[in-house]
Amino acid sequence: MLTINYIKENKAEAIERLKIKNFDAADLIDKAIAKDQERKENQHKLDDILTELNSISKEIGQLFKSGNIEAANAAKSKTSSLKEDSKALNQRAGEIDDELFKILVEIPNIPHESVPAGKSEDDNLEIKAVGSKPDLGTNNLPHWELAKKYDIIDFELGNKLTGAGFPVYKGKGAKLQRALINFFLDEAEKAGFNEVQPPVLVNEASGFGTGQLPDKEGQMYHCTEDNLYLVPTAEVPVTNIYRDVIVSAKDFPIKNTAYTPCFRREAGSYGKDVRGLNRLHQFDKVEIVCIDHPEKSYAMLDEMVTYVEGLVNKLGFPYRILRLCGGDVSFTSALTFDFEVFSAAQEKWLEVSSVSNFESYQANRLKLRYKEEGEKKTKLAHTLNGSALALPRIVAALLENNQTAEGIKIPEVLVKYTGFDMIN
RNA sequence: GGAGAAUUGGCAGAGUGGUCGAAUGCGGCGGUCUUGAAAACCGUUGUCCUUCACGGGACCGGGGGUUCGAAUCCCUCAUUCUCCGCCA
Repeated sequence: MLTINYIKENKAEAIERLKIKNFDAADLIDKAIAKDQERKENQHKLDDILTELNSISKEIGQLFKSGNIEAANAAKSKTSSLKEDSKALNQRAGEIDDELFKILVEIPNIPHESVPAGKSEDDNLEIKAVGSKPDLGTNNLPHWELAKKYDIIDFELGNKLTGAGFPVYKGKGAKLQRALINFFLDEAEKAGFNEVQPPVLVNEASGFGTGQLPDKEGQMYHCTEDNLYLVPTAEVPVTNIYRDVIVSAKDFPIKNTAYTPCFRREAGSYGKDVRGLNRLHQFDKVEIVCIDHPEKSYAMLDEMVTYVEGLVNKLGFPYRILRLCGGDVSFTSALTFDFEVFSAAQEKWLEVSSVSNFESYQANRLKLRYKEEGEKKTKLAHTLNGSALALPRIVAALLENNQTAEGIKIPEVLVKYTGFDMIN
């Protein structure tokens, strides 16, 4: 969420720039500023009463010590109304904090100045397109049929074991998953990312820290017995490592990577979008998560985009990079680049990565701060993350684009991980 | 799952109802001394809210309570350790 100080100091600018996200913030911003004013006034009153209470208490202590019981008891009687007032003001302070928080979390992140205007994904700006769409001839098959033909991914079996959206990878299909995960992790390590293996269940505080809670509660699987959530992305546990942490500026950049399975309820999805591997409830992903100095975060974003581009290139897919428009960039992001690969049999662009700079929006909620060498004041750090990469759509494109009469060709870079160069 | 003990500043560790935001040691930072370093000595060393400032307020695992007053007493939750049980 945005900080109240930013909102107060940049009210007009905030309202103006949020229009790019097709969001009218004027009303919420006024409410937030008024609420903050109320907070201050309440706090002042409370502090005054506490000051008085504290000094009376000290007095009473002195009086008891010097044996002046009568005077002490007289002083006691003065405190009861003060106590009542402080209790009421204290309770009100809690309420006001909650109310202010509720307002602030409804205001999206300010988009970066390079975010183009637009209503929907149709208005995203293609900034780069590389490679040509393969010509598969007439007998090509979509990936779900290839998966069946070579018996490498079993959707029906997943239906039996769990339900729709939980496929079973078999034989060379399973090995391909493992190969991709290892390939992505090895590449990330080479690029200077530190590998972590976080839990895939997180508590409420973590869901809160990265903003999945409370608004996106319905998108996560919830274990009610223990009140834990299955992670929708490694972003959640890996970013929360730094919740309530003050890092030293000299430790920037902080670059982590993690493989986790990801779990998404995808409530409301339907139809051809979810066919085959296009959208699953459980899927594998390697994520990169960075924390950097505010002045360096956009250079880091470029570095991450370049890194992801390298991955897609090595796998040999035709791809394009989109700069998301105001209507498509997420609530919490300031600037996002999407990577799409062309899946030739479906004749569809599939999103395989989304790389974003959240600036201090997540950090504010996480209380993730940094301290400049020799300085006393803490400031909010910037957080960034990106998929590098999500497996299912990579597999979909790989199967479709690399199909031949003899079988499916494994990209060169993966062969040492799979141990075979053809699925047949 | 059962029984017991614990949780204090970057770390170690005092403090069991009243100038305790917290002794002391280590570590960190600054200084004196030194050609330089070490040692020694001196100073400094948490976070947040508020104020132009002086100052005021909150925080001793989280939350709640008792009291004029809580790190200290009570309740509750979490975590850690020890013993027993179960177990990949």
